[in-house]
Amino acid sequence: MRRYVLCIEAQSIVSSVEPFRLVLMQSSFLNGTVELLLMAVIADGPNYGYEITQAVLARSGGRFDLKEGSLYPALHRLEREKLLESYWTEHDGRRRKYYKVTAVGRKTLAARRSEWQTFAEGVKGVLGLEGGPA
Amino acid sequence: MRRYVLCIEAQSIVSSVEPFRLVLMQSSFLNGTVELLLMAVIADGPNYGYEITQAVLARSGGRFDLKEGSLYPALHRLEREKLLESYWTEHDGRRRKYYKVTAVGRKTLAARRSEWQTFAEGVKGVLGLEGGPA
DNA sequence: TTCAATACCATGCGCCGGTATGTATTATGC
DNA sequence: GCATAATACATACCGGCGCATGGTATTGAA
Repeated sequence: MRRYVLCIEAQSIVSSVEPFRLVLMQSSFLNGTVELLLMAVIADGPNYGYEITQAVLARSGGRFDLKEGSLYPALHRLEREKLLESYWTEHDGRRRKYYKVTAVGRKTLAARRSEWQTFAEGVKGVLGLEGGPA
Repeated sequence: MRRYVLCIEAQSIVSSVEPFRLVLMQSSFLNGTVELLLMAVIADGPNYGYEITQAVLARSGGRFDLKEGSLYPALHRLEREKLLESYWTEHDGRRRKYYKVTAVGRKTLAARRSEWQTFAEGVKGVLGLEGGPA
């Protein structure tokens, strides 16, 4: 069974109604791109888990609401692969684990970024949209 | 371990060298899009497995070289979901299974197409590229 | 005092694309 | 004439990864 989630594009909505989910988005599209999104956000400055999800949410126009079950394993993978480094801080009694992009990570990010563009062009080409392969 | 494949953008290359593979593409990007690509191709006219892969290959600018292990299960899934219908034909002694898009399939395709565009905009937004969310 | 938000983590499920393999026919190359 | 490639279908297994779930702990608002 395929799962869909609905987006409510309003910041003022009461929080009892699920805010900010993918806009009728087939969530499986995200597969393989989550790490790219995380790297892109962290590359703009060291950041920690919760704030990263907020940044992804904002920068995607409210489209991507990463769950902890996607976020933390992905961060751990990236750290294991030496693309990210982490350090702990204390802030108002709350411990935070900040991540930053390593030198290798930065190169990898640049590569993946262009890979994604190539991929997106390929899809556009098959779909017959503007911006496909020449 | 992440897998990468290399593209050789030449049709004249001898077939002993693997021709036409994804251009340094992280194959996991394809997750969730294969069915969309198949639907898009078949929507332009009934088509059969082998030819569909050739069409996807051509329309993607040589980027997507679907393997049988991806293609046929996907076609079977789509047929099970009533988005595709199939019929057998015989041509030069070779049996072919043609697929065509059902009425429901056409609606689903339209929806998924716009979902993909929304998704792509989201990614662009996070990556800080042109064409992201307003 | 109860709930939401903040902040981290681990585990297990299920989907789905890739590899590998099998079968069969036709076309090509040596 | 025989091997190989291309055409054409199919399935079994593996592995990656997003997500649901559940756990711990602190702060602040209702």
